[in-house]
Amino acid sequence: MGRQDGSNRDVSDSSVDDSTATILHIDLDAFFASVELLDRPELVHRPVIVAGNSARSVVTAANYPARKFGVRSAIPLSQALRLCPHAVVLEPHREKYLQYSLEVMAIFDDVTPLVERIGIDEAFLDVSGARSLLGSPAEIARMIRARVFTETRLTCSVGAAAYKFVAKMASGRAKPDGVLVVPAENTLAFLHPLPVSQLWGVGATTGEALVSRGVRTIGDLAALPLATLQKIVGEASGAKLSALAHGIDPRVVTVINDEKSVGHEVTFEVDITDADVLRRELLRQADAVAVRLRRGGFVGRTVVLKLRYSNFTTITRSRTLSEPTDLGRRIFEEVRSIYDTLGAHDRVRLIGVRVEHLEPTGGQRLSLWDDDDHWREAERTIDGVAEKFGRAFLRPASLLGPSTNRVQRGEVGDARRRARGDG
DNA sequence: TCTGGGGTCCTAGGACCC
DNA sequence: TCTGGGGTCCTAGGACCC
Repeated sequence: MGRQDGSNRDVSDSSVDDSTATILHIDLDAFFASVELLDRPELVHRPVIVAGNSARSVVTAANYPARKFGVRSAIPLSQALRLCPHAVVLEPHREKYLQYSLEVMAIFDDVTPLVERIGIDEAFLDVSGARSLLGSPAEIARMIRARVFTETRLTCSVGAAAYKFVAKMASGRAKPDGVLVVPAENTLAFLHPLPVSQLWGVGATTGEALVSRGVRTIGDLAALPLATLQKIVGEASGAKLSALAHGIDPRVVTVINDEKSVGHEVTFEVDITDADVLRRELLRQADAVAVRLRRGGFVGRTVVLKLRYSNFTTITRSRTLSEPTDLGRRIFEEVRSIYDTLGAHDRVRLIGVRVEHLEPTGGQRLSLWDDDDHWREAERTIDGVAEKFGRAFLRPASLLGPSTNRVQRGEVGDARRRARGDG
C-alpha cells in the first residue's frame, strides 16, 4: 500500500505489487471550485465557496482553504459563511464544468474502453486490459494524473484497488492531488481500521445507528453477525454492508448506465401559498421533463409530484398512466390533477415533477423537427385537436386521406406513435 | 441559523392473482 | 371451511450518493 505512513502522496515504493489493483477510481479535486479558480488564480490560496445566489443556497463546492474552516458540500451557505466569514463566494457555471468534464473523460477513454462515469467529476476505470500496453495500475494512474493536469490544469486523485468500493475509498484518502494503491491482499488491512462512517453506503443515519451500538470501525462491522446487522439496517442493506466489510464486492465497472427516471424540482426563495404560481411552476417543470424524455428517446409510465412544506416535511404522490408518455401536456395534466386533489395545504417550500418507469421509444426518435419549440407547438396542436375532436381523431394519417389540415395533424400523432414503437 | 438539485435503491403495506 | 404462501404491481417514504 502506498502512503501507509501518510508521508508521500504518490506510490513511489516500487516493491509494492500493484498488479491486482486493476480498478481505478478517479475523482477531480474540489471540481467546481477548481474550475472557477482557473479564471481567478489570485484567489487560489483564499477560501473559495461555489454556491448559488439565494438565501436558501447550500455549498456546491469548496476549495481546500475553505474546508480548513469546516466548510463542506451541502451545508447551508449561511452556515458556511459563519464558519468562514471572509470566504469568497462564486456562482456556479455548469456549462463550463461540463466542458471540462468531457475533456477529462476523453483522457480516460484513451486509457481503456471500460470507463464508468459517476456524475460529472468521477469515474471508475477497469485497466486490467491496459497493463501490457500502458504499464502497471500505479503507472497508469500517474500517467492519467499528469495528462489531466497538463491538459486542463486541474488536479485529481486516484485510488487503485481490486474492488470498486475500495478504489473509491482509496481515492478519498488520497485527496487532494494524490494516489493510493491498495493491492488485493491488503484490502482488509486497509478497510478494517477505518471508521464505519467512511464505508461507501453508510451515511449519517446508518453511521449513528451503528456507532450507538458500539460498531465504530469497518472491522467492528465485519465482526457483527449478519442477522444483527440486518435487524439494524434491513435485509438487503445488511447483506451488502456485511459483504463490503469483508472486502467482498461483486460489482464490475459498467460502461452503460440506463436512466431510470427524469425529474426537476425547485426550492422557492420564499414559501409559496398561491396555487396559480405553483401550477405554473408545475407546467414549466413538466415541459422541461418532457423535453429531456424526448431528447433521450424515452417515454415514462409513472408521474410523481413532490412537495416540501415550510416545515420541511416532504411528500410524494404518484400515478401510473395507462399509456407511457413524453408529452409535457400529459405530464402536467397528471401532476396538476394530483396537486388539486391534495386540497388545502401548508406553505410550499419546494415543488418538483419526476417521471419514472422509463421505456425506450423504440425505433429512432422522431425527426420531424429538430428543436423543442416545434415539439411544444406540436404538443399543443395534438392536445388541442384531441380536446376538440376526441382522441379517436388522432389516427394514423394513412386512414385520413390527402393533405389537409387534418391530415397533417393526424400525421403528427402517427409519427409520434411510430416513434414510440407502438404503431 | 437551518437544510439544493440531480438521481438510485430499498422497505413496507395493500391489491390482486394463482 | 376462516385460512396459506408466493409473485408482482402500485404507492409512499427514507437513506444514500454526487
